Amino acid sequence: MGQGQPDTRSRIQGAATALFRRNGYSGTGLKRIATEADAPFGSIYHFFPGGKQQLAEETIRTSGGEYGRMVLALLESVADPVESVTHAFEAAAHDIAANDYADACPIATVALEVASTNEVLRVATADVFEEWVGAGEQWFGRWVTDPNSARSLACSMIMMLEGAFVLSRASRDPEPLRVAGRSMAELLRASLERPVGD
Amino acid sequence: MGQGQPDTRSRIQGAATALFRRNGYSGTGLKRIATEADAPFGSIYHFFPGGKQQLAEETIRTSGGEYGRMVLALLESVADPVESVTHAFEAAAHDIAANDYADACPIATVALEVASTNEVLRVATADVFEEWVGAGEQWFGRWVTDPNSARSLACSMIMMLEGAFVLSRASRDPEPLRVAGRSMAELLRASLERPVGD
DNA sequence: GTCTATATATCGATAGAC
DNA sequence: GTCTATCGATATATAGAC
Repeated sequence: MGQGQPDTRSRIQGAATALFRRNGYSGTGLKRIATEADAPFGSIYHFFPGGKQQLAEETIRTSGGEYGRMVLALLESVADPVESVTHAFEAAAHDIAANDYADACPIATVALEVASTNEVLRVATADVFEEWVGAGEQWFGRWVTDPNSARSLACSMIMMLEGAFVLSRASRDPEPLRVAGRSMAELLRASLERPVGD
Repeated sequence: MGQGQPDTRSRIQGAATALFRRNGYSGTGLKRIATEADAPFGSIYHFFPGGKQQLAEETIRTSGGEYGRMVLALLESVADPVESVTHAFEAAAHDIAANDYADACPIATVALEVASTNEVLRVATADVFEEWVGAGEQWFGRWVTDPNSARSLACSMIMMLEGAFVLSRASRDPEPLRVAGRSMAELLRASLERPVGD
């Protein structure tokens, strides 16, 4: 099954991922997902008997995992850590302008929507964020010996990225992502110059 | 009219602000707003003939302005800038835990929801963010002489705050806000020690 | 200005023919 | 496993009595 059109279940997942990412959870209807996936409406409940919530939980965990691996691969593509961080934010700035400020973080919009209203989906988003922070902590740990500093840098990088996505999408301007990249590079530089926290 | 219960229009605005903040734009129905405001449904269209969009635009601009002034007042309540930033994020960490991770940024959820779907509301959120960055730029400008640095610090502080809100709400943990505060304090310290960018 | 009733559309979800 | 018809609930929005 490696070559042809993806199967129905995959197309539904893909359409749901794209729509939740751009329009959020409440803003995305199952009918629209079926249409974009070119699948009959009933197939959604055939493959996802838990309905909208099950579909959303799967897309959060799947697309969250993929996005985390993509960012990590981007970071690992440059040897010097400070240059790597700068390059990653620069790539994000370029990408968000190229996709017309539509496709940024795959789960942030849903995360804010469901934080106070849907415990199952809230936990799914929290798990993804924790996965990202853990991966970033390991990556920074290659250069920053203090474990607390490595985790703080990872957490800050993800927060800076999420905040920059909010401002960039709202203003239709890649500049916030560039500012975020310079700030993160400076934070990392400071950590490298001062190995143990003062 | 300074003493008694707020008038109907104000109650509708207040209920809309709280609901949009917690549950987002698509997740909030006008019926629910009328109920929480203890106002008849028809009054919404009496005071906001433009319907849901007009009501949302007013709440974005009004609550966005108030929130910005609140944060600025918080920053100005402490003389030393580094201590002030630390104190502000610490206050945010305390507040978000106290309100059960429901009330964070009044416009971020809506901003992400409407960025690709509603141009009127997108512009409203962009205007508010720009207002915040401008105010922060002026505040940082009291200690950081380079204008570019002052604006970068302001933009970074808002991005860090927004990103920390996403992670704190999702994980129901105030720690991301504390990490954000320490990182921002460090960024500011670096700017103060090195007055002109390298 | 206040409030109710209703119109029209769409929501998530289900049933059942094929 | 595919697809359509439809359910009941809810959405935004409007009309009109009071």
